[in-house]
Amino acid sequence: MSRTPHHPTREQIELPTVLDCLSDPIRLAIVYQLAQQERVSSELCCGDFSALAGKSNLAYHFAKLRECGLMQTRVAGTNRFMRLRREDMDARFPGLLDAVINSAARDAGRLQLLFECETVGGERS
Amino acid sequence: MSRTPHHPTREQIELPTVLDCLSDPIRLAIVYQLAQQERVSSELCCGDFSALAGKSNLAYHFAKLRECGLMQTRVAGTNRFMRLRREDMDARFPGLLDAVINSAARDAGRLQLLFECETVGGERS
DNA sequence: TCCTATGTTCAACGTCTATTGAACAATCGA
DNA sequence: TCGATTGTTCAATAGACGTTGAACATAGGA
Repeated sequence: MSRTPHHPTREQIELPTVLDCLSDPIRLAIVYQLAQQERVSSELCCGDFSALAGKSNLAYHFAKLRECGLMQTRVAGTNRFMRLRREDMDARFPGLLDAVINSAARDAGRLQLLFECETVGGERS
Repeated sequence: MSRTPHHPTREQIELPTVLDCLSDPIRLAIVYQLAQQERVSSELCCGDFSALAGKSNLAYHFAKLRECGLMQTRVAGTNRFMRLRREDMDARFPGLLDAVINSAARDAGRLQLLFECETVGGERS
């Protein structure tokens, strides 16, 4: 659990892989929440997404999101904080991430993107 | 082969389904070519994509693209002409289609989007 | 009318994907 | 040091996906 997981370089990021990653409802919700945190210059760790799926299932989706280049993981103690690779995404696919996130926000009702209750308190240690 | 295939209404179009459709390289190439034709106010029929895959495989991908709401099929004789549902896409997911197409154009080298030779001649009957 | 061209539908197949629970590794606090 | 917490890895499963070829349906031309 100590080594920093593998991330692709900016140039290795592929469009079909990214779109495939975003096409899963759970991963879309993760990306959406990370985008919200990004606006507050904050980070989220794995446990913050426990409302979306089980632990091992989440780890699976996190790995997918890392491998496709959408997000980055920073190890800190037993926690792993994650954030979007915003600059890399905007450089490779200008406007794509914002279009997806805005579209998701408009459809927040049908997509299960919401677990606001867990992030407003700011119970980060 | 006569009945017009099913298309979802604008409101029935779902973001994850659209992203999933765009994540397949063959479907991405189809959408890219349709976007190029759109600029010339022209249409393409199934056979124009024969460089991408076999007939039945293409029919499978066309069905996916129709069912997710990305494109529309118009039956004319033995041909079926298709075009992007641009207005519906822009209404539901503003900027998304353009971001994807522009990103695909930038990566035209790694994605196999190109079969220019078949469309420049304008051998439409 | 018959033959051809255009696409779709069907069945079959191998592969990939998402999900689950159990086991494991690493860190923090008492 | 010991137990609790956090998150990953592994094996197994069920289902979905992409691909293929054969069969089918429809329309156009000789």
